[in-house]
Amino acid sequence: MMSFLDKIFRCDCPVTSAMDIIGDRWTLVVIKMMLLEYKKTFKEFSESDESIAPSILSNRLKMLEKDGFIRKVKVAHNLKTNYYILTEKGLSLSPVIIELAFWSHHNIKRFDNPIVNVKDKTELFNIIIDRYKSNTAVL
Amino acid sequence: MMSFLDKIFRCDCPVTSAMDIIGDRWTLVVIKMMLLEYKKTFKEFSESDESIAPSILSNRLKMLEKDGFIRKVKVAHNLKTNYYILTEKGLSLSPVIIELAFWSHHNIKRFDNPIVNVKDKTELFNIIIDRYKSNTAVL
DNA sequence: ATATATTACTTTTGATTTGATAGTAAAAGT
DNA sequence: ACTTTTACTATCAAATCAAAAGTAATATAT
Repeated sequence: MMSFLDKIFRCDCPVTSAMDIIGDRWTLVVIKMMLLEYKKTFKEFSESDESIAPSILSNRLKMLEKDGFIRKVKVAHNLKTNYYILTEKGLSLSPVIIELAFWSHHNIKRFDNPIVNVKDKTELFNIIIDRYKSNTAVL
Repeated sequence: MMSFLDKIFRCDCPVTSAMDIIGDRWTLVVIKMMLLEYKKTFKEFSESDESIAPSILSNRLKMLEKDGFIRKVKVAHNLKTNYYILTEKGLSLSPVIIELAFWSHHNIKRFDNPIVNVKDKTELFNIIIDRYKSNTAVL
């Protein structure tokens, strides 16, 4: 399994290299589940509307961990459940996800989420990240 | 060939639906070539650093046209060359691409482009779109 | 006018990725 | 002790991707 530290990029272009990392059908979707829907466990990801197959989910979680976007943690008195949480690097993708959400809201389908009404985007990023952090503070 | 008007989305989520449209290794890369590098012809796309295969390029251009992101035009006195230009809908993706560029600049590889120094992003989007339009005004 | 080069593709074929289904193993609940 | 839950792994068919070669129309050079 490769992390993007040793990934061979198609070329030197930063945008293209970004697509080498997140340019597939699932990577940003899983990060979105975490960032905006506060999903944390394999089960929660599995049961989401997207119906991600367990083999794909397992693979993406491993990749995301290798690339440093997420961390896998356990809580005391529960040896079974793994909790996946976004790292600062994972959170750094929130502007991209939010721009995608805005774009989709205006071009594909309405987003029933108060975030589309916030005017100042920089402030919005902070709100979303703060919410995420308070939601995962216990972990 | 399907356009996204009749595409079946995985679920109702706007972000996921956006990934159903642009979540692959090439779609945003081709749009980036147009928006930031002013590439316009099949030949120019083919000769770019990314080394896109002609079959993939052909397929993506068709999809992008079907989905209304680009238009294919010819100029007078040249029956051979096709020029592909971004529509308003295609240009509406520029905030997403620019956020990707910023993210990559800070997390993967430096972006040798003055855009990374512009402070106000809304203003930046306008600058990029204006530049693109003046560059394609003749078409 | 003819030959060569250019542009824009399509076709073919093989490799890789995706995704549905089934199965396994350890921990937790009853 | 038995059942359920959680977190996966394994298998395999289908879809997609990608490299290479081939084709066709237009444009340019001689």
